Amino acid sequence: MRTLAKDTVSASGRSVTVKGWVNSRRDHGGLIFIDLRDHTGVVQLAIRPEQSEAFKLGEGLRDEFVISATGQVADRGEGLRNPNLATGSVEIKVDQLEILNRSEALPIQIEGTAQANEELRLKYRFLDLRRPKMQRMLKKRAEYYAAMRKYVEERDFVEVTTPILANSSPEGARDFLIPSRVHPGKFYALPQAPQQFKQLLMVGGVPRYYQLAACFRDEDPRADRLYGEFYQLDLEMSFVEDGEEVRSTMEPLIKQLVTDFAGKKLFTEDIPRISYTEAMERYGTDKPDLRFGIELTELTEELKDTEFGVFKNAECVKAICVKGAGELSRSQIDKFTEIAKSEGAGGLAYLTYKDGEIQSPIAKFLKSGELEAIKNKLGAQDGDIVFFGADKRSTVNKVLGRLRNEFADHFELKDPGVIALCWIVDFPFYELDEKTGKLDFGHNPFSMPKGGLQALESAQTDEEKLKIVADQYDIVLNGYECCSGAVRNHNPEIMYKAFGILGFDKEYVDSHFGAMINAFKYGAPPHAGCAFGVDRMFMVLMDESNIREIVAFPKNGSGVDVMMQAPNTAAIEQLDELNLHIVEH
RNA sequence: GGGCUCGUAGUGAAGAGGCCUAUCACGUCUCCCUGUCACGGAGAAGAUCGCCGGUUCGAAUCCGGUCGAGCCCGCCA
Repeated sequence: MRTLAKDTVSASGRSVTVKGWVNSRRDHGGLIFIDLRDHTGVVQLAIRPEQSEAFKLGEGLRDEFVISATGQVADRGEGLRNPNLATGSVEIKVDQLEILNRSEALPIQIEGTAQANEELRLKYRFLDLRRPKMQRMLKKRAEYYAAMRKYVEERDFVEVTTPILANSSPEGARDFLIPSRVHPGKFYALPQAPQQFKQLLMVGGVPRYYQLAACFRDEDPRADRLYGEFYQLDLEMSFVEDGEEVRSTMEPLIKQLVTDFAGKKLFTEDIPRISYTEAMERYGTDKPDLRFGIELTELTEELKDTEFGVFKNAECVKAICVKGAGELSRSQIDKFTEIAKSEGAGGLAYLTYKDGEIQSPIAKFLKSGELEAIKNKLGAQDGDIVFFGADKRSTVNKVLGRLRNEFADHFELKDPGVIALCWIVDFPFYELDEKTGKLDFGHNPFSMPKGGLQALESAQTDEEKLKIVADQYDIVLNGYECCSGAVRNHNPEIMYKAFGILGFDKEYVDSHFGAMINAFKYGAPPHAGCAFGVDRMFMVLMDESNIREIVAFPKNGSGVDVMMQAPNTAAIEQLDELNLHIVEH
């Protein structure tokens, strides 16, 4: 097939047939120009009255008509070339024209300056996808998939597809359930991830597995999280007992995607490994954006004897110093205060450093020695503002971590040409559920606690148990979690013990994870792996802030496909066959 | 489930109690135009201002509700 941008210029002098969409029509009365568009670009057709049939058809052309045109590719001649167009040195002098299909007036403009809102773009996604930007995205995404496949296949990973009709996962997100026709009253579930299958592949003797796997979770979406379904580059390696082996295996791929594929700079060539605890303390989050500083600074000790009640009564006091924030207006600070409150803060205390003095509603409550300690520890200078968090440690980290990001946005500290990578490692194996006050698994029950059985057995108090870490790791790109993995627990004894600490007995484990625990009893090799959220990572690489921009047919924020009108009601016959009936509430 | 923001011709925006008989740009339609390239020129059509109710002499504008969208919290092995 002849493409417009690629093949037309080189065909100068010859007669060609081109096909595409009418991008725009300029009718001069006695001469008609058509910009014909395909996925490669645009070329100009010139239609003259001498070709009376073609001219007559040309007068009736409208935007987005699909046409076929035959004619000679000719140099445009001096003064008529368009340097803004890749094919601007030539045009096609049309002899024959055929309308392959017509188009109604468009509900959204494809080439316009104003872009329709997202709801309409999704409803008319087939038109939206004709936009050059979307065409480039689809093409680039295919290259992205190909690069990942090439990388893992060169390293002897074997692609295996795992079932889509699977079982409900007792842990984790809400499942999509599929009623079984053959087994009335029973359900399949769409897999939230191929987690158990890939571990069973390890037991099954597959040395290295990978899959670009569809994953399904019925949880509310976000700007960086699709509703319902998404893809993972899922992989697992047997005979691996140290997560570092997985990290170092995959790290070159990520670097290569950042530099060669996305054309961005790495913030640091060496990718730091930061423990979960350190990340929470320094950045207030387990997915820090490292392109900028503004680290959280501990002040609890310095302020332990303060008379300022808010600080005095708090479990933890920390602060961030924002350079140049002195120029913030009162209403802007109020906005950040609202954000702090939305994360659970009671308010937002701050000290403004200006003209060698401190201006602040709270300065009068603090002793000069305390003010001095704050200034020194944060390195505050004229023009800066120090913002405080004083509360439970988890709340302080959450609030200041969020503000850190908000200030970086406000002061444009996030360089779009740079990607900062880090591995967050050593996630807590257990964590405290703040609502129930009980211990629960930190991330998932499949990870190996560092120290194995002995670590579990020697931990007596909750405090000790909370100190157990899993060999579990995330990779973070510019503040987005893009990959998560772990060394798995392949030992039934340790598995029972890990659940036992939470009060779940052997029967519970057997009934909920029967297939896996059973398999582990027959010579399971140690194994470890990870899964990349490929949609989200592509979004970050493409410098988009909304994940729906890089997906062909995403659902909207309510989980609705506004183009296909899914979900939808089912015919009564279908429901009968599935032994379902709908109960109105 | 909760919070914040938004909803005005086909599209994107303006209008923030009376100046609104709702403005502009793009698009659409008709006519003119042989070198444009976001062609140009002349003209036209197109909006119960998301929906329901209230306040007011008077509501696109204020208030309440409702529906829908976006972002965030909850949730996300």
